[in-house]
Amino acid sequence: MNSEKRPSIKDVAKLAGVSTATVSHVINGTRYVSDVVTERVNHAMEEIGYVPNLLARSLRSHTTKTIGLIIPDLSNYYYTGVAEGVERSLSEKGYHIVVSNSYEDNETEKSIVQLYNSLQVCGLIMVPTIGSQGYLSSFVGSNYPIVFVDRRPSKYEGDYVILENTEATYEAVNLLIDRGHKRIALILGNKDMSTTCDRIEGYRKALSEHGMPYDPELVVEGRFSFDFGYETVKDLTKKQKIDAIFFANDTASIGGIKAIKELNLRIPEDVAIINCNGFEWTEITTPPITVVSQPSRELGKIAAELIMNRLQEKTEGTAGEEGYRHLSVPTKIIMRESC
Amino acid sequence: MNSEKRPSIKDVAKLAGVSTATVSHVINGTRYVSDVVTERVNHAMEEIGYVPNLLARSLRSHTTKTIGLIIPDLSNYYYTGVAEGVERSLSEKGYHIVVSNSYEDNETEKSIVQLYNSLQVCGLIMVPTIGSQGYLSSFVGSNYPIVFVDRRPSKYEGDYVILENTEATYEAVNLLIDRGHKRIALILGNKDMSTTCDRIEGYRKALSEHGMPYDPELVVEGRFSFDFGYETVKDLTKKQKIDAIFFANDTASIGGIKAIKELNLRIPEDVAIINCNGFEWTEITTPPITVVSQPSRELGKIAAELIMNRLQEKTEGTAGEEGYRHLSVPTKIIMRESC
DNA sequence: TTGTAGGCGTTATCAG
DNA sequence: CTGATAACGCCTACAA
Repeated sequence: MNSEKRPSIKDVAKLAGVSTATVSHVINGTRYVSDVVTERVNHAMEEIGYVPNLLARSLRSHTTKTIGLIIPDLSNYYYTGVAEGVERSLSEKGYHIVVSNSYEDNETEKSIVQLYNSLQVCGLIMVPTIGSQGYLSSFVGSNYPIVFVDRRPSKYEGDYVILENTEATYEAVNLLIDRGHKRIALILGNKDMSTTCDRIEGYRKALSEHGMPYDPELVVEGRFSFDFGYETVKDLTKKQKIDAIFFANDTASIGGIKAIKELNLRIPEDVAIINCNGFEWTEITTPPITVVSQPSRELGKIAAELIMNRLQEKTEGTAGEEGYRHLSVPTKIIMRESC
Repeated sequence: MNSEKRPSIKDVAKLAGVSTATVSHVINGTRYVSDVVTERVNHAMEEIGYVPNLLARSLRSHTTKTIGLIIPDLSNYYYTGVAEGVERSLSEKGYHIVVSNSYEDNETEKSIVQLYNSLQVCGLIMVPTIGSQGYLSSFVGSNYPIVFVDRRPSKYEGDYVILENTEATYEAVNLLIDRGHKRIALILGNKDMSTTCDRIEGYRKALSEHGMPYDPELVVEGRFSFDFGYETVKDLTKKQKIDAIFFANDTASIGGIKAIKELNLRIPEDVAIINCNGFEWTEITTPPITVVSQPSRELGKIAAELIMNRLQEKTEGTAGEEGYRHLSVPTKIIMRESC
């Protein structure tokens, strides 16, 4: 039941027989302190187990070294990959992160941003949810930098780093066409996500370059869920008209493959398959699945680096205002036997 | 370039023509304020876009409503499940979490705890790494409650919530024995993790109850990695003596299954398989894999609830000191065709 | 080479 | 019913 207060800088000062200013300067190395005194102070800190109070420090110094991170789904391996990339590179730079889950809900996202404002974060990295990010203009203004990851924001101009989804889909569909597939289905996420739009764009481009017609019935927008994948495949095949599927999400793809197996369709003879996200399990299915590998950790890392740059520009007063930075990370197709 | 300071409670007070005390009370509903004044204050806050500064609040009120969370591997779906469970139930209660990755390293873990101390967290939830947690006695003492998840701590007494790994393994091995398997291998994590010990215990119990000998060569301790699973299976089968495998980790199991396929062994005829963790992909392999489902989110949720209880006991002064709480969550075997 | 003291934005303790 | 004002723990001029 030791409920004595945690020691403060005052306690250290008293014990070492110096002023609080000196202690502070010893801690931060911010002005010369004689070796004897330094020694005494360090000793005192050690003895009473002093840890600086970052709240007080931040209050005084107006910087928290904290970055807020908003992820739409913490159950999704892809997004937690982003989170890991962010955590890894920010913690190297001495920053820490506060994470919240927006559950793909725009209102929740908004209130998280308010919370982060209260917490005085000095930067925000987020995967924007469907709906507008316009509120950021008034909520955040230019108080701190914002970087969007994985998806472009809506109704808000800002830095972002995304995957080359258009190109990835274009290549994947080209590949399928080259192998003779004619009726290629796309099983996608929500229609208002930038990633979905980009993929459709890549798809159309590949089709038109081969003089193939665009059939909207083959392009199904929905959710990133097992059930959605399952139902959609059952549905599409009932109409007997597909010979290949491109899955934008791996959870949906698992559902879809389950349906394919239940229907006793052979992969790739009856339906070829290409997946997004190359998690290890895609190697051990029968057959192993061809995959567009999406470097989610890399995405997070780059977002973190971008925000660190913005932070630096701000402190150094370096202009940097040559407009917003829009980065895109290439993906890679890993050929296996499902197509 | 609006770099004007964020408005403070003083600005609100001035605009509303009241004292800062009144504003504070309006915000927190902590004493009666007349309707007219309340109205004026709310208006003023709205007008200048006031958001309370949680740093200052915490500094003054000695509570941050922040819980620190330490996860050993943010790339692991199982652990991020724990994180999600924690986040979900804590955010409901108005708490926020700071997350860090210990990378399974005891030293890193230690420095994260120091950081959390500085951040004045009011609780700590962690998956302990291999090595001692003894340092917590001096680093944290009884400053704030600690709850361990998934693994028991080492050299430190405290609350924890873990899975019933002994029972789970016991049941799984029993199942394999009942189906006639004689040489059952265990592919495990690090030998010093409590989860590993528990699993071995369950294994031995099942064997001895069936009068079967314990062969240490069948029990391989190592890492949670694809390569480890792959190598271990190659190794074990080279000696031609196993007819079933229990995998403690799904990444290792993917590697192991890859090896099995390369060796042209049939599942379950040549080797039966049981996996820990029932992620969706286990449904679509050929054959689908029997699995010990591990409710990681549930684990996180319970840890969060436990720490909330401890926090409440502390403020209410309720004793609660009836010793440490050790909870364990049951797992469930999901039968499929790999055994 | 070191100390004094004011203030960061709140909340809490007194008064009125 | 409301206002002054002192703290919370730290940093940083300014002084010495």
